[in-house]
Amino acid sequence: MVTRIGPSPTGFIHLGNLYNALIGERLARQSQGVFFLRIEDTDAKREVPGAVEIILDALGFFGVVFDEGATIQGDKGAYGPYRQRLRKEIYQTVAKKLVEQGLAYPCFATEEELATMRQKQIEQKLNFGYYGVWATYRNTNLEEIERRLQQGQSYVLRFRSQGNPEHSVKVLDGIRGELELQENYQDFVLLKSDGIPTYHFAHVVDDHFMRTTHVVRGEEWLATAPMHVQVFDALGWNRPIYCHSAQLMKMDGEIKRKLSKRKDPELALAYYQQEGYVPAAIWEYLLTVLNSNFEEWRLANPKANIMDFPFSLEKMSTSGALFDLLKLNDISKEVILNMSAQEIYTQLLLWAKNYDPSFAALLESDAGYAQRIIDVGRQGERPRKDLICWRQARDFLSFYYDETFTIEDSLPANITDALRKEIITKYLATLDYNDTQEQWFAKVKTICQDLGFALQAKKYQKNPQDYPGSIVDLSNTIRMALSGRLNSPDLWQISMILGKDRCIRRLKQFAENGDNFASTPA
RNA sequence: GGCGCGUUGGAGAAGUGGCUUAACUCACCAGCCUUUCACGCUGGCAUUCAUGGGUUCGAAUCCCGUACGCGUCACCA
Repeated sequence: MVTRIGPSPTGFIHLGNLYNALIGERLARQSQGVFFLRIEDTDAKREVPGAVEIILDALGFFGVVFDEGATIQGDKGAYGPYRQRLRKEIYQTVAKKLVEQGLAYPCFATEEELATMRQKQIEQKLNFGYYGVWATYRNTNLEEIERRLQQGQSYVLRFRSQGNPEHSVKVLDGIRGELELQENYQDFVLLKSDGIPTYHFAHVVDDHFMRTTHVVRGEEWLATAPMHVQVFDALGWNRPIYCHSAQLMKMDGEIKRKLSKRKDPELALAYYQQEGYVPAAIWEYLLTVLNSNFEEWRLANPKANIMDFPFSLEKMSTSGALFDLLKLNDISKEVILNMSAQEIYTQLLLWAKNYDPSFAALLESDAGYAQRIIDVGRQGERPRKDLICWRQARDFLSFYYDETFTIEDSLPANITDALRKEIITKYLATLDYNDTQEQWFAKVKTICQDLGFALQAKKYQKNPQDYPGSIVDLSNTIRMALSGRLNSPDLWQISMILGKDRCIRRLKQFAENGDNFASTPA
């Protein structure tokens, strides 16, 4: 199979592009075929400088590899050029052939004329468009055409459709099966007045000459597919197999709608780069949406490479799926759990260098320490799954560094200032860094009893008036001192990692200042 | 308005005529585990497959109508 993606250089590339890229990529790889990148830059108005770099950068970040196509250094592959504007002559040659066959003709209608026509059609409740009696230039004779050309009148080249709206055309779709669509009867534009083709024409010409076998695109193209097959047929070319994918949707208040470039900036691929999502997690999530049997496969093959999953068009859904960030997060946790501390460190550092240089500096100042804090609680039978993406990881790990350590939460009301000081004083008195975790916790329990705290949280919950607090309050006081929060990984483990001096400093500091602790200790 | 695609729980979905008293995953809820939070475990969460008819001994699965959602109807892709 030969597949491709054809993004437009608008400076914006989003999840939907990646979604279709993934389909094309899998299809090509699994069949030992070819997957290429074509830049669809036929609309100069929407083009943004540097947009091709943005596309390449984002796709590269997600590990999408092309066999052929546009690259920063220029085109790669024997079927180029892979940028449509560079293919102008090719389109014009084909267009000329269509004109010779009487299947295309110049149209001199101005924008105003077309607007007026549309207005009339609305008033008369007719179908919109350029067809039938409305196709005013369809039968212009040669002399007239020549006269207008000589006057330098601007024109577009239109397809002379032989279609009938009463008829239907069968289109083979790799995802949806055989579709019966209304035949195209519109004389749509092939070449715009600047001689550049519209998508409709460029798609047909390019995918023919670039020997594309499967055209993977969003379902918004379903409605225009009859136009495309008409041109393929007119030219006597083989039609590709269309694969119209269901679109990723989003809830916008009460309504469900497709992802939109303008309204959903958070769905730009750049968003995932900024948040620091692991590319593999995005692929994995997309695959769960694309092929619902993927999750089952993943469960059966937890360590297998994603590329070994047998992707199939038949398993694809035909209705649009809502994008679910919660599920992505869940998958991300799992993916990061399966990475080594070394790998996490490398990717986290790379992210931080781009998005948080000061954090990057901290990570780099002691790579061994960084990897140890990353690995806290990740061993054993029930490893922690704390990390979702690098931005969140940065916040999660911040307390391990004095430079970013802050008191974020507050102690419950039953732990008064006096109690806090007493707890920490007693704790400091017994603290011994040579203890094992068991010895350490036994001491904590002793303090608990000394202070009359409940050893079991439940007892305290049932009869709060009988105790000043429970062991939970006691541990959390220490936890607050060390991590600045009420929630953290195992206390003794973080104590070991933070080291004796730093812990004692933070404990004293917290005993003294409590929640008012504002900045880092010296 | 025309044309087209779609409609199984809060989300993604499995299921294509009897094995379905509708898998599985996420979310949510309850409980267990537990020094916190996570993790993990157990259980709960659609008597019903948008809706009305029809075909059939039997339908989420086949047919027709209706409703709703989405897409499209540019010299944008």
